[in-house]
Amino acid sequence: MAKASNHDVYFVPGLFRGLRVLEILGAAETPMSLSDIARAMELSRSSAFRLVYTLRQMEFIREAEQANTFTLGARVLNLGFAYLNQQPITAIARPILANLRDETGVSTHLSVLEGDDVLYLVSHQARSGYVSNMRTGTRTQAYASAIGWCLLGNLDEDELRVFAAHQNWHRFTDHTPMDPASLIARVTEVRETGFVISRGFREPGGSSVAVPVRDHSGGIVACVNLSGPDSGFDFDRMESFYLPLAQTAAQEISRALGHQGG
Amino acid sequence: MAKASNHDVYFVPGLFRGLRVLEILGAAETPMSLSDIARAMELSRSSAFRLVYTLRQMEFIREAEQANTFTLGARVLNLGFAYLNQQPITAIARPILANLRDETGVSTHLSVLEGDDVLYLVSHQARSGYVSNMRTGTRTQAYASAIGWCLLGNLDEDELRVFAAHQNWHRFTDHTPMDPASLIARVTEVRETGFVISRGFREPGGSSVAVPVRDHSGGIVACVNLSGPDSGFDFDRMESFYLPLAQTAAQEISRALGHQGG
DNA sequence: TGGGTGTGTTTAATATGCAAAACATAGCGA
DNA sequence: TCGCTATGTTTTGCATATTAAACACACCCA
Repeated sequence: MAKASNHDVYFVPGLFRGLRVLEILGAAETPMSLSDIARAMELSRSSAFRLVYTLRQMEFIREAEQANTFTLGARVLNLGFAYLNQQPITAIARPILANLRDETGVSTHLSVLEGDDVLYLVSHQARSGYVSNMRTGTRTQAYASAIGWCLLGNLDEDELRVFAAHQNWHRFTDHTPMDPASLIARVTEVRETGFVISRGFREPGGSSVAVPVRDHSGGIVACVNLSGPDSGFDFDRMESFYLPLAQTAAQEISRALGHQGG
Repeated sequence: MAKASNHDVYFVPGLFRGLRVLEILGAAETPMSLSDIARAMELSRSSAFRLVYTLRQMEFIREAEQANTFTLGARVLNLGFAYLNQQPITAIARPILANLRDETGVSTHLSVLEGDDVLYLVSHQARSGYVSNMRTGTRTQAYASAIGWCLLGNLDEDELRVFAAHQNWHRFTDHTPMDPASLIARVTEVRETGFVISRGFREPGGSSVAVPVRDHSGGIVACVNLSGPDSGFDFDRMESFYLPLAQTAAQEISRALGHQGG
């Protein structure tokens, strides 16, 4: 992340640093002390003290069991849920995906493209067996998954080239594209077929079916997907059973967003 | 909410107000303009301008479709879900149940459904008298106790039928259900009332009050219960004293898990 | 016992964030 | 067309937030 310029006349450093405290606490695996926070932010203890003092008073952070250490407080959740609830697509998709989960027995998700990432907005876990690690609020690199390719289908040729040009390629599986050309090829392919069935594209042993959701303008605004371990899917029925159900759900959401036809 | 004192030496006003901007935008139903925000916060436009400027630069808020209006940005989601992922239910529940134990004088427990069993995660023994045999890590068959019926309320109709179909029925007390139909009846009843008060259901002479805990998805993820020997409870006050306290504790835990409302 | 290091907290000089007021622009109705 | 009002933006003197440094306390090891 680009460091905020101190010369920026309109910048409020107290706010900037306070939010960074929250993010650092969010990324931390264990509660942090005041000094931990100061070190992590390369800030004087006295300044960190004031930030922590303010955040604690607002209940955005709270003391952990161990004295003088802090974790995020429940109040940050309200912000997250407020965001989710403001995305009208989540309200529309939630019951449809719950139903899709019950029909198929595997986990269902709705995701959107947010910057370079796939952001999961709605997530219904399979009732039994495998529990996916893609919870609501999770982010994953768009270039590396079938869901990402599906969502990237919304970019036009130029945008896609720009996107592809600045990725940090990392091989997750043998299917991970490792250069712009192969990513573009994948996206193009998905755009034409209108769905992806993946088997271990993002994680070995994990499979998924992904279908785009379109709004009134016809653009791809989200992606419905089924996911689970290979063992949770019946591969012979991928196209005959899982795919049509996912398509029906995606169409239902699309229609609710004003998508015509289809 | 108490207004932050301006005389408070350690307070960082910029942070306080910036977070309030986020909360106001979170509570708003439509995007807000700079002036809207300034009005809502009773703040000068110039100050609101600087806050909005900073938040936008950090991508905690973003411009809505309509120019010069703002909504929450996706980055707030990271905070909310970082909180959820790092708050194990046990850490949240422990102090709350310790307090509940002190208020009621009887043993308090938090349990989850694990396979076909009730698994006790947190356990606070009554300070005096009877000591329950339900320690942390203990398992009991879910079908046979009030706590189990409470937790089974999370299963849907089909799942519950499947569950009920493969139990090895064993009569612990006269109250133990001995066939699928009576188990399903019990679970349905508890789901509707929202609590169970049991007297010797699992063990003769042992009583309990059980209340479900729900997470952000609304599902039942755990169960708070009070338990003790009949001699430890004042039966006339089960509904008037013990139950409300247990419900308050369960609500507190639920809220910390992101359960909205209620 | 005593020095060393770490912690959270307080202070006070100064660097800086703040808001009133001025500015620029846009929209609207008469 | 002209005023009137509301908007986002910029400026600037003043009030105040900030941080280096000092403080108090706890802990550890020699």
